[in-house]
Amino acid sequence: MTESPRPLRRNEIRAQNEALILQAAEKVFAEAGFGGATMQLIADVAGLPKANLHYYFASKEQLYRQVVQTIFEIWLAAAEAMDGAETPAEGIGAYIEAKMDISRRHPNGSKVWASEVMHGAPVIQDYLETTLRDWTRGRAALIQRWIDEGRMAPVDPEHLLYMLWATTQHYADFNHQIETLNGGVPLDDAQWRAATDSVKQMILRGIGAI
Amino acid sequence: MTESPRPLRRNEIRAQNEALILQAAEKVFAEAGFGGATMQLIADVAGLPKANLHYYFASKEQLYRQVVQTIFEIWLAAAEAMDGAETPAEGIGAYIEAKMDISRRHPNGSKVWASEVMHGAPVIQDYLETTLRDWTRGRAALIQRWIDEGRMAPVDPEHLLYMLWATTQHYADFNHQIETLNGGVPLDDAQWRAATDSVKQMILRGIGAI
DNA sequence: GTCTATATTTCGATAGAC
DNA sequence: GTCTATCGAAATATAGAC
Repeated sequence: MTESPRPLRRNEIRAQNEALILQAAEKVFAEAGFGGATMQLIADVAGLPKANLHYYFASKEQLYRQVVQTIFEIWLAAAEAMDGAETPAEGIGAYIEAKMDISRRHPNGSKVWASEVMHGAPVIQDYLETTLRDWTRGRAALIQRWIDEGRMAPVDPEHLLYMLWATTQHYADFNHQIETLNGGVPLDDAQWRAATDSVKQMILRGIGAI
Repeated sequence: MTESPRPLRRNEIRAQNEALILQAAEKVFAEAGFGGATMQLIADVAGLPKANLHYYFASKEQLYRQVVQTIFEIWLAAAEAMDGAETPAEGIGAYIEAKMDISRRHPNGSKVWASEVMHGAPVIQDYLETTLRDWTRGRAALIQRWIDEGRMAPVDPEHLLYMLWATTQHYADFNHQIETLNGGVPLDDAQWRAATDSVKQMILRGIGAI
């Protein structure tokens, strides 16, 4: 039952500890914000001495940057659900499914991202101006193509994207509020299914895709 | 042109300084978060010595609490736009208009609220459990009545409310991201009008109200 | 690579003269 | 009611033994 006690290589130790620290950092940054988070608390959550954090990450800010980058890449990967779809109902529906699933599985990452953007994106402004801008233009063009082909109503593609981001990420960023309104307990499997279906139905009908 | 130099009464001085401090605090809390904000910075923005803040507000937390309370009351007042409406298109449309207008005029308050909820609502949990819960139940019942009367599609009222909050507040909380995607400049009057119309159109069509 | 001890800075809050 | 000076606590980061 116990792990094989083979001594880990240097690289393995590093990878393992970095992952441990990043996971703890995501949680603490999400719950306390960058300013409210302390290296001591992250160290406690990770179960390591505080000095070890500075051994693996030069500064609090660098550790934070890694956390923000992670959720961003997860979202980018999810966007591929939109590509290669025949119809808007299929493509946007799959994108909503993917984003809602991420909101459930990675609420902390979403919160860290939201906090970062709300504070003016001091750390990831370059991502907004390059990767995100390119991504947005590409998907807006895809949506515009669907509109031109008469497959959906003539909505503003950019505002549709904002609605998709806002609605899906709300279930992560405001999960505490939703939980409170749900009687103090998190949404269960059936409620997440219902939430996802509600969002899909309202948005897809709202853009004339169904 | 200069102000009449009549000496202010004690109460007037207090009211004036409290307002000044609250305005500065809203800005600083929004931009830096609770943990990242410092009394020194709030004092600088307000143009007062730091000690004066502690003269008017016993602690940083109490000052913060006032800021959160303010935006919450503004939103509650806006919700009256929904009441007394004959049709869902009218009521929900007016609510969207009001919420979008608040997002434009009070982005900082919205951000402070979002940050507070994201961190588990340590300061305003009681509001969530009392006022917000009652408010939500009341409006959900109103929406359900519209559904029962056949005036709109049978959507889940709660998820519709989440969509309304998420979408409208996104234009405040993520205004920096939107500005970046808008070429680095804030939305102008026409763009805000277009955004509001887009949101109204997509949501109202999505719930079968138009 | 790990961890204790500590240097250094900065914060919230207050004392006390005016 | 205002403001300078400062206290005590807590933070980031590092030094250095192991």
